[in-house]
Parts: sequence; C-alpha cells; structure tokens
Amino acid sequence: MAAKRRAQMVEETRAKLIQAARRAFAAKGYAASSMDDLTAEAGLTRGALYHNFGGKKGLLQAVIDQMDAEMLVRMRAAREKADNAWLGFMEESIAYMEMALEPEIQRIMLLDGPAVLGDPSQWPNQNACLRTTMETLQGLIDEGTVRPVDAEAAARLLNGAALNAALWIAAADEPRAVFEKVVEAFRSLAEGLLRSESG
Amino acid sequence: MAAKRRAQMVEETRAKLIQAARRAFAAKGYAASSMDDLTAEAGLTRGALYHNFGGKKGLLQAVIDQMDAEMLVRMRAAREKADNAWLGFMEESIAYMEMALEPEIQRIMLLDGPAVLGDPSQWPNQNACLRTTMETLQGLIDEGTVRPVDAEAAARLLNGAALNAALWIAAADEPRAVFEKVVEAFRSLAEGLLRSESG
DNA sequence: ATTCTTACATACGCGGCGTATGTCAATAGG
DNA sequence: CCTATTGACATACGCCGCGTATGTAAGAAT
Repeated sequence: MAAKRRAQMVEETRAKLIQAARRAFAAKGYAASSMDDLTAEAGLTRGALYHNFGGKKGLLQAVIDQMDAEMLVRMRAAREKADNAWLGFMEESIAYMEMALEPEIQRIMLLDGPAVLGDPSQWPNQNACLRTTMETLQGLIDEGTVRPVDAEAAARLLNGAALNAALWIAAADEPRAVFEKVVEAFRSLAEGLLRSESG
Repeated sequence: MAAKRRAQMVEETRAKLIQAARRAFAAKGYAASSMDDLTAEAGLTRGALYHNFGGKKGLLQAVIDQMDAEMLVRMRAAREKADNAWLGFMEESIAYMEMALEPEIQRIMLLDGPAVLGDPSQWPNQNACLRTTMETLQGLIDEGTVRPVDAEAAARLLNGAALNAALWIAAADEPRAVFEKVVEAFRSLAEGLLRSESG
C-alpha cells in the first residue's frame, strides 16, 4: 500500500513530463524544445527526465507511444461505425488522415518521430496504428474482398499516402476543401485493391 | 572575364560546401552534423557557410534543391523509356521508389528535409519531382486514361505511398524481396485510378 | 589610385545536452 | 525501532555547437 503510493508518484511524474513534452514538441518541434524548459514547466528538472526516460530521445519515444495508443483507439472507433469491412477500412483510413491534420500528431508522429527515431516500423511498440491498418487489410484479403496483395506492403503504401496528403492539406489555404479532394482520390486509389467486379 | 573568374570561384565554394554537406547529412543526419566539421572538410570555415547560405537550414535547402533536380532528371529518363503514357507513369513512380531506397536521398530528402523545413510543397523550388508526377498524371487524365480526380491530390498520395514504402524497404532484412512486393501492391493501387475498362 | 564592396576568416557569447555527483525519503532487514 | 540500502529526483559541471559581430584581404567601381 505504501509501496503503491510510491509507484503512483512515479507514474504521475512520468505523466507530467510526457504531457509537458507533448506540448513543447508540438509547439516548437523536437529540436527546438529545451529540456530545461519543458521539465521546469512540469515542476521538475532534467534529473527526473534522465532518470525516467534516459534522455531526450527516450522522452520522445514515450510521447510517441502514448499518442500512438490514442490514435489506435480512434481508428478502431471509426472502423466499427461502418456497415461492412471494406467501408470500415475506408473510415479507418479517413480517420487516420483527419488525425494527421492535427498539428500535434503531424509534428510529433509524422515529422520529428521518423527523423529522430528512424523508420516507424522499427519502433519498440511497432507502430500500433500501422498494424491495425495491416490487420484490417489482411481480413479483407482473407474474405476475398481485396486482391491477394501483400497486406503489409499495401498498408504501408496507404498509410504513407494518407500521411503525405495530410502534410499537404495542413499547409493549404483551405484545408477542408483540399481534404475533400484527397478523400476522393484516396477512394479511387484504394479501390484499385478491390477484386475487379467482373472477376 | 575577371569578373567571371570571381563568380566561378564563388560557385566552386558553394559546390564544395554542398558536397560536404550532402555527405555529412547523409552519414550522420542533419542534427548531428557539425557545421565546423563539414566546412573544415571542404577546406573552409563557417564564415563561408553563413555568407553563402545564411545558416544551417539554408545549406540544407541548397542540398535539397540540388538533389531534387537530380531526381527529376532520373524520373524523366525512366518515364521516357516506356511505350505509353500509363506505363511511363508507372516507371516514373518505380524510379522514385528506387531512389527513395538510397540512404542519402532517404535521410536528407525524406526524413530531415520535411522535419526541418516543413512540408515539401512549400519549399522554394516547389519540389520539382512532385510536380513532375503531378503533370504526368494530369496528362493521363486529359487523355482519358485516368479518372478525373484531382491530379495534385493523387500525385501527393502516390508520392507519399512510395516514400513511406521506401522507408520500410530500406529497414527490411531483404530489401529487394520486399521491394518486389511493394511494386506489385503499388501497381494495384495505381490501377484504381484507371478508368474502368467496361466504361 | 581611391574608395567600396564582396567573400570569406576569426573571435566571442550563449544555450543546450549529457554526465557525474549530491540529497532526501522510502523500503528492507534484524 | 533503528540502521543500511536503494530509489527518485535535484544540483553542478564541462563541452560542444550554433549564431553573430567583427576583422581582413582581394577584387570591382569611379
């Protein structure tokens, strides 16, 4: 019980640091964020950061893990709203693009993350939200809806497409209008994966 | 004539710095590359760098412009080998993916570039090799081969797909085998853009 | 021939990161 | 209940790297 109190405090410390880091990284980017500043904002010092995360990269990794988990939840929710598997996949993909429009996600997950930590598929948690896309796709292949392509390859392609499109949308003058165009083009592209109806 | 000599020297200086920067950025990444080191390797000092490029970011921009131009040439060459426009587009896209496998291009153009300078479409030269994809695509739409989607949106999606796939391939154990899978999946995806044959 | 400008080199200061060390509270053992 | 030990952080130090301000020599302008 007393032991639990201690563990609880540690978790709070970690949570505070991750929270502060998310804001700092999102606002200024990873490179421009000072560890002194963000720890101070959390009411702590760099000592806590090095103890808990081993360094600046470790903190970024922790932030990414947290955000990735959140994104996973949102993608699942989007998929489960749809009537069938294929439409679920579309909704899931669109949800991903919408999330990729959020500055925090874009900056941390899509720009700084890969640049600092390398390819997302090599991350410790294996990028859960990419895995979800892959598994959804594999299900569609198994049920015969989608051509028998390599699920991971296709998932990668679609994820990358969505990611890049989101970068573009975010920088556009009228994000919402551009978003509609992208969704339409994305649907066309994705339909290339469907088994041809005449087949 | 004497004036030309002077301009020539300046060009050589800039070329030397860009060359050294390309190697340094490719080897260690942008953040870990010391300007003192790379200028010294070029037989110069940071003074020359700040004078010619305004700073570290300016140098990165110059490096990217140069590489982008080179990529453009290679994409054109790939396209012109093909028999028809659609196949040309495929070859062009595959060429892009192959280039994206090269560590130098991957590190500088695809990882550090966007992270440091922001969205590629906002870069000064407007990312020439993306424009090429877009124009090729627009041609295919005009001739009726491709569905009337937004060319820029589709180009963005395909570029992003190729980019992300390349990141994955490069980190894979057997890059070549994975590359084949990706190309196959990419073809399927891209065919989603074709007008349906029954139409 | 002189002034002015260009194209760099040199010098300086500040901020940021990592590490080594210190401190205090909490657990464990007798 | 008292002490030894570990854990969770804070403090202190040094180095490196960037940007800027200043210096300098060679070419261009008049």
